[in-house]
Amino acid sequence: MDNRYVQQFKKGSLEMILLCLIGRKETYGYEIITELNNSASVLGYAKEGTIYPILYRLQEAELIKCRLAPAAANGGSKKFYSLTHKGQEVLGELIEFWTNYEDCVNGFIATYQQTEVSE
Amino acid sequence: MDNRYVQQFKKGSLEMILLCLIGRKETYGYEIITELNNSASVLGYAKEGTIYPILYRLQEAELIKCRLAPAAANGGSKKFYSLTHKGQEVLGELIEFWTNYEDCVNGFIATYQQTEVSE
DNA sequence: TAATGCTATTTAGGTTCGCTAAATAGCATT
DNA sequence: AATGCTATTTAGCGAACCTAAATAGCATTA
Repeated sequence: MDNRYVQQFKKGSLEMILLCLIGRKETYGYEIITELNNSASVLGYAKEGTIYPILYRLQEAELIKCRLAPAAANGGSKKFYSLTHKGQEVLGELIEFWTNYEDCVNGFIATYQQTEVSE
Repeated sequence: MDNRYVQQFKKGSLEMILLCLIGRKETYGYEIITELNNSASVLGYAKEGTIYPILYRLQEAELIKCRLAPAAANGGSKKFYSLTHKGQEVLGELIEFWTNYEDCVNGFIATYQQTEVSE
């Protein structure tokens, strides 16, 4: 699978995934990256330059809020993010939209595959 | 739902949808646009400036091929597109990837929603 | 024959997203 | 002091989709 496709498919949904991870539990950029990389076989490896700008964007949009934690035992200081009330609402809408979107795309796929079978 | 999200979600999958439509039956740009607009409630309205460039891109990549039809009874001439052999192969891979991608995204959503319930 | 409306394609320019790549910095271990 | 791990920041790029408008053929109708 050409990596270009993977990149494009992510657009929009990667932001939703970050909101899901932050909504599940308070977390920070580096942890998000390592968690995402558990799904690297599908999503590819998440890089800093991808994730941190999304976090800034989400904070700018007031969907997440930030709490600075002092430097840990081993490593630098972390920025813990959690969902704002607005973030919870938007995430709910995003998930609803995603579900409809998924159904719509699968509809087009099903139509194509029915064609193949009938040939 | 903010229209920005719709736009982003489409990236990648819109190309796959066009391949599905072309794979189902030989078709042309204008017809694709009108068919897509049956799903406008989810995808938004497809515009010329979106669809035609995708068709050129797909042809450039040799995933679809083109047959020029003379001007119809009412209207201008059409360019009928069909899948190449390579296009069929790539579409198959795209559908397989989409399925995995979908599962992956739904996994993140499920994790978030389980969190909500347990609270 | 001029005007309108529908079909059909083309293209210029813009925005946003995710990616590449590298830099910065704190702490622990050796 | 050097290395390795954790953790964040940022500059610049390419690709995808969108906005908006232009172009053109044919049919109908006034």
